[in-house]
Amino acid sequence: MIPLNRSFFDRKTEVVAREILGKIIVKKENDISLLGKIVETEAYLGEHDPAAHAFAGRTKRTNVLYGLPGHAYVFRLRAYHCLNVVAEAKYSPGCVLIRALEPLEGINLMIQRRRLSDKNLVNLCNGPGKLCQAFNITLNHYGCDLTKKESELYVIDNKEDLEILVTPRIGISKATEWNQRYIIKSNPYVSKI
DNA sequence: TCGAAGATTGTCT
DNA sequence: GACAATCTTCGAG
Repeated sequence: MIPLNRSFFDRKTEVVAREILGKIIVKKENDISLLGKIVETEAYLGEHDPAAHAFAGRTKRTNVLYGLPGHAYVFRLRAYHCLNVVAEAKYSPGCVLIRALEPLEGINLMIQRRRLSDKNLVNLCNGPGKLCQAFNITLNHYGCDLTKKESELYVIDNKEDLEILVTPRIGISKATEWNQRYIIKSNPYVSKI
């Protein structure tokens, strides 16, 4: 249960997006922990990426992208939240969007928060807005340090042999042709094949 | 201070 | 497949 080192995040965004697949996200609640394995990510490369928030330059909203790697960048979209991890901040304001998780622990709480009508665990975290709802991730976690186990939210290492698939990013209207979406092959918990 | 837009989701046709 | 929900952020007036 050791958090990932900051040097893990201090690499090119594409590398972090691929390497973080299979790692475990931990969300500490009062007396229990929520655990989920990362099965799908997207890389947003920085100021030269038209689809990235950092494309507009440094603002109050994107400020954390220019800070230390390994911090959480949470933003609100419509009625939902999305969770990102800051990468390669030293070189450019890149970040990795966490798009889907495989639920591991605290599943009852996740079902409760998601108000699932069926017990299909696949629908718990297979989307950026969904996993934030299940994990109760909000703007309060903006700037949270994911490399410290004292944090409410952090990422721990997990050694696993994975088959990784690279596909175009989805859900955006600019630079959609860039192959910057990384998923674990034949994992049922990804949002879309 | 106001208006427009968005890396989504659930529901209806 | 199309659309509304809903709120924060940013830029213009």
